[in-house]
Amino acid sequence: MKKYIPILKKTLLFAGIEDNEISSMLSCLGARLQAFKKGEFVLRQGEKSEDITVLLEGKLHIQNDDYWGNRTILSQINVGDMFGEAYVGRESGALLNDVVAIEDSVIIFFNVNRIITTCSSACRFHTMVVQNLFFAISEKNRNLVQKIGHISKRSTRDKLISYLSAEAKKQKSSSFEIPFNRQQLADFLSVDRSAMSNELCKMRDEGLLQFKKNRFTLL
Amino acid sequence: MKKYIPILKKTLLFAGIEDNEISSMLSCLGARLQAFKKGEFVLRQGEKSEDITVLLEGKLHIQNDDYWGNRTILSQINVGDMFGEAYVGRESGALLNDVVAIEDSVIIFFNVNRIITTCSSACRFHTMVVQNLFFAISEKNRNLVQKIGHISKRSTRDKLISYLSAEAKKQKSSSFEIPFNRQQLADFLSVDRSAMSNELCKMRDEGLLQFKKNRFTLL
DNA sequence: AAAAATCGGTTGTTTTTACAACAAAAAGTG
DNA sequence: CACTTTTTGTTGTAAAAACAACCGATTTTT
Repeated sequence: MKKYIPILKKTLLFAGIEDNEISSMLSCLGARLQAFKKGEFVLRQGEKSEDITVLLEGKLHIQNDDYWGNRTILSQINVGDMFGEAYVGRESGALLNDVVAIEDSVIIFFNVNRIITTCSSACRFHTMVVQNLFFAISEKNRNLVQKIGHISKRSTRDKLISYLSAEAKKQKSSSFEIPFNRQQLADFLSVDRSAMSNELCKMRDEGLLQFKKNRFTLL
Repeated sequence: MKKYIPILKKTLLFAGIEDNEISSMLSCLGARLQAFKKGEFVLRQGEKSEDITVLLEGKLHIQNDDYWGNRTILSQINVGDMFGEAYVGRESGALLNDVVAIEDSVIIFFNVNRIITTCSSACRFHTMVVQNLFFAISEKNRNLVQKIGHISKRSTRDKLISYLSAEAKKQKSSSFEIPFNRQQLADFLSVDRSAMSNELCKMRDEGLLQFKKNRFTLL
């Protein structure tokens, strides 16, 4: 388990916690390692989970099959990413999605209750982990709400306006760089790339904004 | 403050906690009441917040103005709803949205750190509040991800398929009732109602599903 | 440096959606 | 029960998006 401490240290869950502290907390938190072969299911739709996990090696997909069997990939989990926080809950019914290893993977599992029930003894940093967990989820939540705000706009133009406005606010400047290329932005806003590109250029021609590569300036 | 205990008792935050326990916890959690007149800002875009809050009276809107001044209402907060969990964070920049009272309102504020740092003394139920908070956010998160899965589908038909499939899974039956009427469903999926209605009927005529009012059956 | 791959923009066509307006059915009200 | 309001389905039209195909520029690979 020791060899994974550098990875854990970089995760949101263990941010600000020293190597030796992490090491001693792993048992306190009841951590368990598990390896999965490529193609194996980590979690299956219909199961229940009480674990928060961090991916230590490999790559996972969170995917969903609809009633008629069409598959959608909801997100990709990379090394260092935390996942499962959204799946636990007091009486959260069963999982609605599958989690599948798309490469040989190693995952560390933490029981939720062990995390949020701070042990009375030792574990000076346990409270910090609770905070980290909380803030991580809080941030995810914030990003999700923000994203819904963008993609629930009816037209491509309004989606762009919503996204770019938010980015300007976040970066506190009307000129800013976005972390996406065109295709990624289109995927993020769930629109067609060429249509989006087209709309961006129209907006530029109308004098709403300027852009060069991924630097945008709102006017 | 006493008169609000029945409301607090029904919130997700204090679920399963007795009246007298809540009462004693309020001071432990550093609760503060504040009244807002209709039209007043509860939180302003650009500010920071360290509070988790519950609305005790009135009604709030979480709204957002874009760079060119167009306003969007992201959500409505009703009595008993918790909000603000998504706005706190270790270094979460400033708020990106405004929170405005659209009726005379009363809000109770809890400092996040007071909640998640369980006090060493007394407060037997403090841990339960931490769990409640955690599970509440977790569930919100889950619902948000699910919703994004639906509305990120390109066509109205695919949005419907995604939503109805998820509902069937959740209710573990291919026949189920949805908690929306047509207009609400259209708003939820952010599509036009009449277009959606049209699409639903096409799907019915193609033998994909049946429906009567808000009971749907997938075939 | 040449070749290959990626990226961003453009255009024309087809499909889909939004919108508006109306009719029918259902639910609520006096 | 008659009347009003709300909800749902239907249709035609105008607008917008998806799609496909292509080109030039830039970046990466060999």
